[in-house]
Amino acid sequence: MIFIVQICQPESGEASVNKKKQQTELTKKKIADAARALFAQKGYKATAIEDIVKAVGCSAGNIYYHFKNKEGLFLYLLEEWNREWDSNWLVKEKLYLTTTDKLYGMVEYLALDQLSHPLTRAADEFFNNAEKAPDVEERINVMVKGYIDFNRELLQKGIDNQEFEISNVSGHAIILDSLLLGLSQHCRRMERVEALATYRLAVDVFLQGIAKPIR
Amino acid sequence: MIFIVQICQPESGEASVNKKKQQTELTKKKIADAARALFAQKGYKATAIEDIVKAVGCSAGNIYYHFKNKEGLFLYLLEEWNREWDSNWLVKEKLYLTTTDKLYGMVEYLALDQLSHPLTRAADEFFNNAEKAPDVEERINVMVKGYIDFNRELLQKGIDNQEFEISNVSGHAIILDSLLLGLSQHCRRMERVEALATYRLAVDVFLQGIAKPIR
DNA sequence: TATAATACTGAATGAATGTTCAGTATTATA
DNA sequence: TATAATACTGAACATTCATTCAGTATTATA
Repeated sequence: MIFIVQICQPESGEASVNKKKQQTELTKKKIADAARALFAQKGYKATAIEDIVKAVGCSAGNIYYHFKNKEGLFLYLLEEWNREWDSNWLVKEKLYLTTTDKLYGMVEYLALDQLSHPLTRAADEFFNNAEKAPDVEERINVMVKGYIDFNRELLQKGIDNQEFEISNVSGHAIILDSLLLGLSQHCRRMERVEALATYRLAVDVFLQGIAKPIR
Repeated sequence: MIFIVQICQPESGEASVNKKKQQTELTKKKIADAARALFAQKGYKATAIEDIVKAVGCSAGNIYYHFKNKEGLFLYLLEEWNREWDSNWLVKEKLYLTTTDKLYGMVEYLALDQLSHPLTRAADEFFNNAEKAPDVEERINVMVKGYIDFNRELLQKGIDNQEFEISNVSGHAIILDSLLLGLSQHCRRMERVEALATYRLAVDVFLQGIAKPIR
């Protein structure tokens, strides 16, 4: 029996010191890319490992060799996505002077990113699914905490800047996240323009809701 | 072979003109009650028809005789729940004079109802699931529209009362629903007291966010 | 009383699908 | 070159579960 592995050869001129590491990275990336597209298109549950297998052109076992299981693969994608989002935001953030502007900038980015990345839909499906192993629950908790912390820091900057005045920063961080979370679900049924407008209106309300009492 | 059907006999003194209708109502109620409890406890997908069968003590076929399918059963529960919520709210609403107070009253009711009725969790799981038949999608759309309409009417009353001042009522209705939707997911991880406080804070923000500019 | 309509039964169906594992190929190491 | 470690294969496994349907019992109708 003949096995054809290693479809993509690494640069032949270079010494093959870490051919395996390269191959692993490449395969993981191929699996991740195909899986991301499929999860985004069909949702979490509706995407079978078999679908990914077909798209990648590798075996089912190979996926399990590189990722712990289906949940692990999805979690990997989410965490990778968050890392990218953070790093992109770090660049974008500098474009805005006030925290107020940052908030508008953030939701604009969020609105457009979320519409182009229907992965959020799969993520919501995944998050709201009842049956989850404890370690999965934990990784989700870490992610949620990350979102809240992000909001808290943003709000704190605004307070330090004296742009708005709130005592319960943590509470407001949760409220902001709730707003964005709910918005992401509603805006799924909208066109880009309408979604963007709704996000902006939400920030209008939120900002006036935490504005300093007297101007 | 012996079949034991009709475990609960109707009142024997009465004429059995509509014995069948009574039996049907009774059975539907028994199935609905068991299913509601199970969906709330285990979630939508994790609740198997077999579970409901065991809880009710009837056959699987009987469930399909009274409800179109699993989705139909769940949808029935949701719609029934909404009807009850509406009718309860109609009574509660009268306790509050201003729309502002109504809003606080509503979220209080919402917060407590949602915590005692973990059916919301199953509902979120169901709503966010990708694979849905067109007719199911339609019934969900109707429900969502109902929530938005409810908010719009509430806000409109506040405007008529001159409690707040907004031009884009529909937009704000969506934002209010988004807020409550996101809140319901976050508050699931909280104790009653904390959840209630968060809901109240959210209303604080929302109300100030739509308050008239000059006081 | 005979016939039709309704209210059930529950075993069988059938399809989907995450995961494993014994075995094979390739690359690194000594 | 021999041995170990790594990177795969893919068929088989194991389980879950919604749904159907031929048949039975009960009640309504004529």
